[in-house]
Amino acid sequence: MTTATELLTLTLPNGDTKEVQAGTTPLQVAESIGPRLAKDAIGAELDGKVVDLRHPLSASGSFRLFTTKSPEAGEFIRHSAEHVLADAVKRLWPEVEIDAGRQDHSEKYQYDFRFPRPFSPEDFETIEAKMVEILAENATFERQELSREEAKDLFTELGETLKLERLGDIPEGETITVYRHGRFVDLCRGPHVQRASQIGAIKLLEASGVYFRGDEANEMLQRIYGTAFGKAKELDEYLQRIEEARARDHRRLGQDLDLFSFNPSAPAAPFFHPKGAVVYKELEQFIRERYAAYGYGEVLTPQILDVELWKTSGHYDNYREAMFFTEADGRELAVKPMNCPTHCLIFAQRLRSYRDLPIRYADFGRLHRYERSGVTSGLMRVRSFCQDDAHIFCTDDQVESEVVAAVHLILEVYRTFGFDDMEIEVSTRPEKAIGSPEMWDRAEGSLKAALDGQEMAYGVDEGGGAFYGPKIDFKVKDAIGRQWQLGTVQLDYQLPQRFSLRYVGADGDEHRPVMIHRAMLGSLERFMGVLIEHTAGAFPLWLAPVQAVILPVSEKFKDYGEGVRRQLAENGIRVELDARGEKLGYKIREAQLQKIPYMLVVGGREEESETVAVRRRAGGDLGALSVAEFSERAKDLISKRSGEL
RNA sequence: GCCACUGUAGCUCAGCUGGUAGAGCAACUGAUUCGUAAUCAGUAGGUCGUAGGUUCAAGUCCUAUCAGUGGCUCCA
Repeated sequence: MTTATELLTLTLPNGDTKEVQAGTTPLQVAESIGPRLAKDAIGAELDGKVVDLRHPLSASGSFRLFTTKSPEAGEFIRHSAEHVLADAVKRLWPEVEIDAGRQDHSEKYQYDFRFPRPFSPEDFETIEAKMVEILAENATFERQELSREEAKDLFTELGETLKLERLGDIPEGETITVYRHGRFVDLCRGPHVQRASQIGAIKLLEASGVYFRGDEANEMLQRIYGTAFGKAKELDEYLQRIEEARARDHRRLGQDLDLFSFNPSAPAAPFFHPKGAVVYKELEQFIRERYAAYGYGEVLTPQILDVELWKTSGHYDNYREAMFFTEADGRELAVKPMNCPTHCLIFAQRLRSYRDLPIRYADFGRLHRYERSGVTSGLMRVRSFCQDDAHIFCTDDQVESEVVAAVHLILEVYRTFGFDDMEIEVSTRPEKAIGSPEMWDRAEGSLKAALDGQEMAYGVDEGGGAFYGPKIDFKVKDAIGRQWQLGTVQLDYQLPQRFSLRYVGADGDEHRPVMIHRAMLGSLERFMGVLIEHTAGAFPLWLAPVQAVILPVSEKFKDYGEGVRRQLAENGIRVELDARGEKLGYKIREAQLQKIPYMLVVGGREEESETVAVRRRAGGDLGALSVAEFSERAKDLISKRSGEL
């Protein structure tokens, strides 16, 4: 507790310091600086932690005020719009009980309601109109600290039984605060804006049924999502960004570029068309070449295996709901959802010496997992897929160097795709874990040591590991800033034990190998989805289904075009001839929409000089190049998997 | 699996409170032989996701079911 006489020192962004009495609020600080600032202030930050304008300060530190113009204002605005949403719904339907809003207000807000029927699109309009009305009332947001008893009485009186439950979730000793604007009051830790008018533009986005506290066993509530900004212009920009993401949607591009399709005959299992298959196979080939460099042996294993194997591996007990089963000769069989057990069988197939280790098996086998119908999505979450999956069997001593090599390999692969911005996370021992704490400590130690040795920055997800071992996850950021988890390196002490794997050590005794699960792109299907959205369908040259298209200016130059086509095709370039009797502009437009890297225009001038006029997808005309020169340059770029001419 | 929404021509979509389907693009045919993002004209194309039901009458209303979308939950 601070005494009223205690002085705090606030360091302002410009370096000045300001002495204030403990218990002073940021709003009072703003007022002491100037009336204009006090009016525009929306929130504050003390030592990097966001504080509400009305929250009494109790510590010194670096201090900043946010105004309606600060980029940070959005958090305050959306959090407050959330209360306005709840207020609007309560005003329209007083019998509704409110639950709670959202933690993260970086983009959206949401509120859950107990309401006997779902909200309809018409309700949205009504609610939005009511929210606008509330904003116009321009009520001030007020913060109030209550004792637990007072809070209990308040929400009992209001008939908010869900709120009473939420109140029970707050640990003893924590300050309980409520925020009011007008007649609406909500249990909330803030922070909020000063006045409703600081919320400039609101929009409701979507509705959903959700379980109370996220537990499937609980009753279902109705959730409404929305977003809000200080200015209408910012809202428009946000909606435009959503539009941009929609234009990149891999499902749409998959259709437009004729890459893949889905069919109800096999829900959530993609059919790759010839063009999509080119990309898929190129990805596979790329990975395969890396395997050669890093000492992996590629294996091929069966698709359908006796259920006994899955009992041995533990998948039957832990993973059965996600597996497909069949039956033959009176035996129960399972379609493989993972490659690891089959690799254990190959390892165990003969007596292994420590001299054989590490052994690295890579597998592009097809996997099938039953994903619940509501969770599948395009290529991102499918039921039939393949991973760039490998399992490394090694000794305890080799773990660290194997992890280092795997990390190297992963980074090398990402660099090829231009994924430079990435996040690495180490997940440690979860509550439900097998194996001794010492073993876990050692395993986690070697993962961290491997990353430290490479001077890689990483975060730690305490308790986020799998029950059988700790792991490293790799997340990359795509062109529009979204994060995707792709690669993983996981240590596994469980499976070698279950399959009684062993090797003969230098000491002549039998030892248990360690198994490392490792994926780089993750599932090829999903990676392709990510790549399509990252590149907006404009694949790098080496992956482009059609790398160049020859466009005769008129049908008169069809024969010359065909000659060029053959010459390039002979050189291994994926090339097409567009011999249709259309005008050049039309064919260019079409090639451009198909995102073909090079358009080779051929007409009289080119035929004369045995050249092609090169137009790039990315814009810019390269002028006339001889067929041989274009061919050489393209081949070179393709083989280096680099950018474009 | 749960909540909401969607399903009409190859694609994108229109079709008001029920009165037996329409546009643009694509396809096909013909004309045009063309120089860097859409040449013109014509033709053909749909048991309105599927199955029931209500009705004199269903793309439109009801029920079931399949698939998809956005969320929730799940993702050893």
